[in-house]
Amino acid sequence: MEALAEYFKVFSEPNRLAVLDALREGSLNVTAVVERTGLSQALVSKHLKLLTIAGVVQRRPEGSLVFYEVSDRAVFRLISQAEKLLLATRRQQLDALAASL
Amino acid sequence: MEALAEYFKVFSEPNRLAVLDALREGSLNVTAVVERTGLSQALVSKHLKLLTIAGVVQRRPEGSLVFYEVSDRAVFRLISQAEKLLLATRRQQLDALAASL
DNA sequence: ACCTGGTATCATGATGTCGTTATGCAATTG
DNA sequence: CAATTGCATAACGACATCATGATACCAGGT
Repeated sequence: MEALAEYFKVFSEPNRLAVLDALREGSLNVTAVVERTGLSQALVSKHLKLLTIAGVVQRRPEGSLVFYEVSDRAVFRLISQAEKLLLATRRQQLDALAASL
Repeated sequence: MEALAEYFKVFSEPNRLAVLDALREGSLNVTAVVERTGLSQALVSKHLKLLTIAGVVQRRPEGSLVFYEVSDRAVFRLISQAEKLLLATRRQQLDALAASL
């Protein structure tokens, strides 16, 4: 339960999701992620480190660059499922609200 | 992305997961959740409130009791999928570690 | 050996979250 | 109506997290 909560926490931060989203199409180096997300370099580095420690992402130094890529693309399914559930939930909430008027 | 992160955050807390787990088998009132989780009453109330606001759980007052239940059991699938991914990730990490020795 | 571009880390301040204790309040019971 | 039970909320302290700016690090290239 501990560990699972920690895992969910990885995805509980908008900028981390943005970084992850940037990595949807494959391997990118840090600067590329910075460009695609518009976040500061320090921030991207930090989030990438966290994602690496969590095992969500893999680090691959190549010359003077460092490439990162998602280690298991199933994370994107997890994210999609959460999105779907979130939408369903919102719909349900609106329905309940409407029914109470 | 904002909203999705917030949603993940709901599941990023061990005690909240414990409360949710207590609700696996159906509707429970606050005291019952307190008993099953061993958490303080105030804490359970707070987490249940959060879960309600997030739409994950529904509140149903009944006489002097207040029952809560999961609004969409699909959350449990989300949780299971995260557990599965987490395990796969850990395996992968161990393999990588072993390979580097 | 020195730059330079790319990446990591540190220190800090601001903000958020968690859990506790104590209290409030509503419904039920006596 | 008084007492009790069940739940919610407030105030507080401890701690975690996030973003930033500054700086360190490191590999190539000159």
